Amino acid sequence: MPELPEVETTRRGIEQHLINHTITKVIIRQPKLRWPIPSGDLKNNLPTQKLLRITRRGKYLIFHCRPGSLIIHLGMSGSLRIMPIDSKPKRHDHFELNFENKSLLRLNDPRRFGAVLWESKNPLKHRLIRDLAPEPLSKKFDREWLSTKLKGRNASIKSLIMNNQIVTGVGNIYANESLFEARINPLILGKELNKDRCEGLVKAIKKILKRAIKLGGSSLQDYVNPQGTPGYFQLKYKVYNRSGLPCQICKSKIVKETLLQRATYFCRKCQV
DNA sequence: CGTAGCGCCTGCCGGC
DNA sequence: TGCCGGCAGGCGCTAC
Repeated sequence: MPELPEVETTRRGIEQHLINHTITKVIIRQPKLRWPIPSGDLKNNLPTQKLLRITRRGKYLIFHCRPGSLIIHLGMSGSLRIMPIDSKPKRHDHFELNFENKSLLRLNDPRRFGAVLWESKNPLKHRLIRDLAPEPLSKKFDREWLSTKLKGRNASIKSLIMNNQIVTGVGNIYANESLFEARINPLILGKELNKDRCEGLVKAIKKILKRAIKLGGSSLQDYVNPQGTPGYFQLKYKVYNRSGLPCQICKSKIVKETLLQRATYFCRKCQV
């Protein structure tokens, strides 16, 4: 479910409560996520360790400790919350870390497409992380990078910006929104974008992601509320989930098409 | 190599 | 009301 802005908001929401606190216990209630939770690694390494920092790479959260790093991906429906140590687990609470300061970090993930991993060496060298595109908000993600990656590509531009070796952190919602922002038809082929349009798309992606992160900042308190689900903040979408509604630029109807089994929303007039 | 399609799961919503 | 199909914000893996 969560895309980069939601993951970053989660990171910011939990870090101040956990950094420099000591893990006392690892609890695994349901090890069957996308991959089995490496119970032995976690239980042998994490208790008594201080959590040094929490970083993000793409949609992965990395919890750095001295013996290694815990890596969490939220998949389609995962969320992390801070709760008091005595709060009762609910349905789909699969994994948690307890801390010496009487708080706990709990992973809830109804669909179980998420992942909890362990990496004893450099977490950025983990096989699921090492080949990711540069961070979309960094200088390395620029027109040059995108135009090189799109060269000769016969897939639709939408599927290409959802490929995390080309752009990381952008899922279906922000792919739709970024393409609208850049006025690019999601169905055109990667190789059809010239350098100018690559630059426009890079700028649109950065703008959309930044705006969503900023918006998420106002809902940070949700991540330490013991009740309910995190209620991911919603950007006011311009095309996503708006089929049949008027385009905010030209008033013609937003259309929905299915592209590689993913809902794709766009304006036929404005996006060419 | 690049591309398309599958499948892992649960929950919810609309139609009958 | 209940059942069923379809859909949902991800993504690695496989087949071609």
